[in-house]
Amino acid sequence: MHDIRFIRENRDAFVQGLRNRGFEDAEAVADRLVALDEERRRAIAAAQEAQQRRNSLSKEIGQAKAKKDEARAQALMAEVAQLKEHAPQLEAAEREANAALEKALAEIPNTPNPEVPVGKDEHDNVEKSRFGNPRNFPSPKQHFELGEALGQMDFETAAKLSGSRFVVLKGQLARLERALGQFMLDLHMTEHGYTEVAPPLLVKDEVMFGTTQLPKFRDDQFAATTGLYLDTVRDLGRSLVSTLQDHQRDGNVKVSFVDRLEAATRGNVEAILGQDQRWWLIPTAEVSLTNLVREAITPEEELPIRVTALTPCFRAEAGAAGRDTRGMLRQHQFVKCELVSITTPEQSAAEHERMLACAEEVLRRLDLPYRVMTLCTGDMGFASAKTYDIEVWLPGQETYREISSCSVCTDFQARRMNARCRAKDGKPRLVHTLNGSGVAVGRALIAVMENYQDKDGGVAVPDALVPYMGGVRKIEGKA
RNA sequence: GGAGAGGUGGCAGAGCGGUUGAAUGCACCGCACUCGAAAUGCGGCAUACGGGCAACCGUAUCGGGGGUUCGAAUCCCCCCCUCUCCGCCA
Repeated sequence: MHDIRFIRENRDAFVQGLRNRGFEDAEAVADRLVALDEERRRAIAAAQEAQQRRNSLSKEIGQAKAKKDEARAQALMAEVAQLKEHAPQLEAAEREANAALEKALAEIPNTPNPEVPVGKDEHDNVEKSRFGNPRNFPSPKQHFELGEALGQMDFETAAKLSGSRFVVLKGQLARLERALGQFMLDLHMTEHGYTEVAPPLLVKDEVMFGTTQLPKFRDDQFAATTGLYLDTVRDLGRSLVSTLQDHQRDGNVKVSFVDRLEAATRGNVEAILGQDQRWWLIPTAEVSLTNLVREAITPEEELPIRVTALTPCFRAEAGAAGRDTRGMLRQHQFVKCELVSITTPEQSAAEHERMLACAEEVLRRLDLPYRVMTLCTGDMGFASAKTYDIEVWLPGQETYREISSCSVCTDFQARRMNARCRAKDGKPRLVHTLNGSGVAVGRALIAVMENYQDKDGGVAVPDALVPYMGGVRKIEGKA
């Protein structure tokens, strides 16, 4: 979230940032925010002025009473009573003006750092570096062809259990996925200085707001509830529909009927709503890890904080209908090793490069060819000020595909979380947050399978993973 | 889920209707003393927002929300969290 004061005082920079992001109406957006802010400050001033008068009068009443001057006390009390008539409106106006600005601000993405290449979409991303050379395979297979032939990757059974975009891994492939995850976690923990964390996978609304999954990307998220609310609403909806149909058949539909039914059931629904609980399933461990420092002031000598977690991630993939439907590339559930750093504003740029190097190291040790892209302004995520994507070579698709994304979010998430730091003798200030995949395990599995496939449909185990595979060096094909 | 106790500044801990943003101690920062350090003494030390060129002024904040009152950290109601005991469950 942006600082409205920054927008007010650096309007041109803000507008340019939004333009680079692809906002054609950047000027209008800024105008609107500034207007909302002015309205808000007007409302605050009005409410505070009234409050000030009330406070000083009350103090005088206290003094009058102490002096036993009852007449004066009564007179003052009458004056306060008058004042208080307008207080509720003033307070409501202040609340509404605040909420309106917050809401508008919450939907504005972070502005890109100056050095980020300006561009429209992924075609304008700039290659930063490259590792390895794509090997030539006479007839490269895609991972799902390999996996299904091995009898260890089962989309059909997964569909029976959970629907599309799920998979059942078995045998050596299940073990390979586990091996990849362990390998990454161990690498970051023992060699890169990250602290391993086992975080909650279910989190509250405000946590999702903090890392910007909410409110704008609600449709991409899964929620878990105790189910009471959903069941009740479903039952209520069904009974409404069926009773309405009865009445329609009898030709005596009246709107008032719906009102009466609603009134009769509302009490129940509200009672159950009160008992119901809802959490969000994390779409990435970035959510849990970054929020570790929310609503806290961290001493600056403890920064940077580096944490890593290996967790399942859950994504509704609402906007991806029809994309990457075959195979494991885009699943509702996948495992990812995540890196998160919390830094001072001065540290974040260097930390970003360091984080990228940590993620790259995973692919280097697995000897997987990849390239690093600096995302252009138009292709970056909502909270990011600068993003590097690592794209791994997939022989089966004959293309590079994203396997990691490392972003600096400057203070954009910190402001939403109220995550601050303080030097020993300094004032509190917002931290900077960074997150990166180190790396996506599901996609790493794909990459290993496709890059290490042999002509018999088997898959060699990368050297780095052999210890994690109990010494197994090859997943044997059946051909 | 049931019963009880409790949530106050960076920490510990008072206050339980009226100059209380909040005693006191610790921690922290400055100064003095010292060759230096410790100890001691003196002073300073919350955050956010609004107004002001500034000095500074104002408003809010004692887990969260609502209420009573001229006035709430203090009284009432609801919720959340922590701890202890019991129950249930991996």
